[in-house]
Amino acid sequence: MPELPEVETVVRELQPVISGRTISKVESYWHKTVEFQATRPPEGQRVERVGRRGKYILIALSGSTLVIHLRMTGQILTYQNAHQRPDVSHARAEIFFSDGSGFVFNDSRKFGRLRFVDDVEPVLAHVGLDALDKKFTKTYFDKKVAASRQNIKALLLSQKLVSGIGNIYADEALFRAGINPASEASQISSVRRHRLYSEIQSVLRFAIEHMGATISDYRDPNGNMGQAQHFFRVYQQQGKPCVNCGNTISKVRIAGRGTHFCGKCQKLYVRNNGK
DNA sequence: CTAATCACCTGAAGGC
DNA sequence: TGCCTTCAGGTGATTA
Repeated sequence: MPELPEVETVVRELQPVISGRTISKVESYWHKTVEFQATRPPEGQRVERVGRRGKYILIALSGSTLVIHLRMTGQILTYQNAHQRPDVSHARAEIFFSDGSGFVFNDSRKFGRLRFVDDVEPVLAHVGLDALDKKFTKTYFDKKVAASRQNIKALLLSQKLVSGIGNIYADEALFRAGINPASEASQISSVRRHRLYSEIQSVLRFAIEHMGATISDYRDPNGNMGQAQHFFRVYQQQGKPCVNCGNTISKVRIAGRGTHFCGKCQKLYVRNNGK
């Protein structure tokens, strides 16, 4: 489910609600969901702040860090007291605070993880710069894209060059930049590389303003849906006319993922073009 | 190094 | 109604 805009929405709503609270108990309802890898037990630790890198939620505690990844269907649902605890069918874990509040981790597919660690660096070692990080510059992106022989869609999804972009926003950014997702990264013109750099950021910012996108499972910590899905131009728009040229939007499989694009206004960059 | 495939899981949707 | 297949906002391991 969640890509950068959805995770950012979760972080923004979680930060003011859980900061300053003290963990009194951690429950795991599925044996793989919670991993205790920190030296000190979480009980008695205070939430200092809530942050994010790519799709990883980082909850800094007084003596360790709780790293949460929602994967496909994970939801963090907060409540103020036991009476308001949400009634969900796939609760996999729960954090209880000493004042009676807490949050349920609901996750039908069981892919999501809550990990308590001493140091976040090993966890994030293979995660590239966040797409909205100031250090993610045009020069950096330009160099990396120009040097890669991967197809651009796979490169954006890898999380190594830049983190936070998933299947939806990869397709949307490539459409807005006019680049066919099957294009080889190094063959893309410098003008369109620059366009892709700015479209990545604007499509992510736009989605954050609309509280992320809900396709089926995504909910924010208050249980609300996102609204960004109403503005998709290619994602799940196969068979419909392109908003630019009227050509029918296609769906194919690239990098193992369903990929949506307009064959007419997204240019394909490949070696030996033509023959 | 890359690319493809599977693995992890459940539920929804479509074909018959 | 029900059975079977395919697909899904992700990523990590394994295999060519």
